[in-house]
Amino acid sequence: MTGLSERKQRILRAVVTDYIQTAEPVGSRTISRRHNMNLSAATIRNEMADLEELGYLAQPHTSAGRIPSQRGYRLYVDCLMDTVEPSPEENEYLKRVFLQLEKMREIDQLVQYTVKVLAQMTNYISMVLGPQFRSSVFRQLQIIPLDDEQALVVLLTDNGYVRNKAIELPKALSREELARVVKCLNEQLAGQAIEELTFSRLHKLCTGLYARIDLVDQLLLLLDEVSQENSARVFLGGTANILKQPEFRDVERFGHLLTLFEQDEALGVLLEPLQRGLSVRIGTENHLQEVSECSLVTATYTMCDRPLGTFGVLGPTRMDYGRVLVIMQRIMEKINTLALGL
Amino acid sequence: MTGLSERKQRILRAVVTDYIQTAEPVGSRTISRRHNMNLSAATIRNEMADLEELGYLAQPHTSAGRIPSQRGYRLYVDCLMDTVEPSPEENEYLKRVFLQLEKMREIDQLVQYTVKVLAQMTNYISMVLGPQFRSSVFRQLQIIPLDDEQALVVLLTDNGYVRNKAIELPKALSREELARVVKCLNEQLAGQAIEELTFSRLHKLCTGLYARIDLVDQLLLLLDEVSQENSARVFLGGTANILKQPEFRDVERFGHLLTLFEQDEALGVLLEPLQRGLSVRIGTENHLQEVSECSLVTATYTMCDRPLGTFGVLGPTRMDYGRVLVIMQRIMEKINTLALGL
DNA sequence: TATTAGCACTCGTTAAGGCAGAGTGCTAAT
DNA sequence: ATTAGCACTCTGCCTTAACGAGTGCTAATA
Repeated sequence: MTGLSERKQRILRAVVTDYIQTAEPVGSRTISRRHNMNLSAATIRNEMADLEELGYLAQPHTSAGRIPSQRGYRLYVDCLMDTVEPSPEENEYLKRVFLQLEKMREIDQLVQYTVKVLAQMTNYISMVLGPQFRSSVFRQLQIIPLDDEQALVVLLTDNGYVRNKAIELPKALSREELARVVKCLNEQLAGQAIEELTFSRLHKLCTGLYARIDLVDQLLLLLDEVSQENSARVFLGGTANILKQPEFRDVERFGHLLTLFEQDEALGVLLEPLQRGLSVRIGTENHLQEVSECSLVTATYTMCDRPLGTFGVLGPTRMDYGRVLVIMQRIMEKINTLALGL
Repeated sequence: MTGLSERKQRILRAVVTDYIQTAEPVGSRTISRRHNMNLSAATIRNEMADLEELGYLAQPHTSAGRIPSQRGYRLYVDCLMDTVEPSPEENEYLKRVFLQLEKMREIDQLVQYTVKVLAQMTNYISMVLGPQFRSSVFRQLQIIPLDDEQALVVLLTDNGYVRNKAIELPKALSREELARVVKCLNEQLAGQAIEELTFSRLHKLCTGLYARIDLVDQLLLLLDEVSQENSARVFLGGTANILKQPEFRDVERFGHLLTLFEQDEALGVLLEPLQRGLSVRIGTENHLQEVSECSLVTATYTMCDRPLGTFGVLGPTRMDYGRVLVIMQRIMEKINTLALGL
């Protein structure tokens, strides 16, 4: 499976867990003492030299201890890591969180609460990608007249996302006509994927409405605009947490991260899930310069088994993977059982 | 006016402008060279010693130059500062910004764009307090049925803010009844200040609706909830900018700021305007530990002459007040002339 | 043959000392 | 009232030295 002897695996695991805890390069002596493996420091030294040659460990400089390489972390996450349980306090906290979550009626509320909880529990940076308009299905559209000239369009999708937009009303438009247009649009569009509502496609659907072409065109343009929108709605929490990590004492590196955090599109790409459920991306696996020294654990959340979005926890590659994974697992499972009001 | 001799004023101004530019304590020699005031370093030294005694300057340590004290900045901002014009490039940029602003149809869009622009132009942190629900006036309420059990309430205020909320519908409720309730509420509440919509007060207003008390109660609770809400909607931009400032090279201090930025309520209080128009709060004038080394320039923005919210620029006390003030002035004036769609 | 003790060597960290530069306050001269 | 001159102070930076942690290699051991 791993191609490594049992002993090498045990040593690699020891290095990784120690380094995760201390953030200091770990030496052979430390391992032979702390983890009672009945081997002398010298033996461990030899094994560590091998592990370095194999690319699982690295040495910041001669005569320092070893730190895990990206490849080392990867092996650790995939094969070596013990699955952990949340601590009693964490379980207590989770219980309270679940109670709160059950009370939530709206997706935005839920997402924002989750961001906060994740940041607090993990002590890393949490990020949530909210439900995206693009990947949802048209449900209903309503127009609320404000005065003779303007109206508010309310657009609802099946995943509980609501979008408001102001439009101008054509001068001579009776309430009845307006209602007729809305009704027709609702009938035509029900169940359509938002993503596919391009202007030209919409136009074909609405042949029956040429009488009110002025209004319809505005609405269709709005829908088109919305369907094109790829502004990822990303929420962040706990950005200050990462300053506690020694690897981010360096102002430079942190600055790059902060700049990244203001670019919603980039964050959207970063969080784009590869698969359903949990996944761990380590260092350069994220394909983003700014987080090449970070790891990102993501989890997808669903509603009624339809994928809605992703949440993620971002920390240094020296992140406590076991703890983060189990916490996210629990929260994801809980959220997936919820059926929100909308 | 200031109680200082003309010469002292000139010297104080020189110290402040120099320090703003260089972030280094400025010495007597520098001043007598750079600002040609035909005085020897020794004379200036004497004056500076006086200014220190008067509390306008401070010395980080013996044998260092002087830096302005909070009181020094205050005098500078109030009396000594030259009013500056935006540079040609800034004017160019502003022109483009104004064009963008004129296209905006929704307040949220406008607010978010302004945050970005302010951060970019000033190179400090920008923060905008969006229109607050509390301080607006009820305009209209609509209910959009989703299915037999649920509906979406859309609440509109006069300042263009829209709020959606899901509610549960009582089982046996015809469309006509629903429409009647909505109509009645709209009539009763039109023009009421949101802030004053307490539950008990609402109840008295709606005596005509006891027939559908179940539904009405839900709506009233919603309104009540909304009116209580003081979650300031704060938008931030340019947080990474401040890392460029030498006074925030210290990770500790920056961490405190970041933590503050995650507390929306605190930010809301911070931005709470003292008066219409521009104002400058220096250091501890902000009454917030975390920003006791920062200055905050705020400007209120209005629509149709009604105050909507505040925007602010936060930087070190060593901020370029003149430049920030003129930029905010221009942007504020522009926004105040806009009449958004809604 | 695998393991281990011993040892020389490397490198980063820390503390101490010394020097240069900037700036001050004071005094005496203008 | 202003200024030149001078002694003094403090910081920042550089150098040096000592220390400690850790390694790789070699030779001894089970």
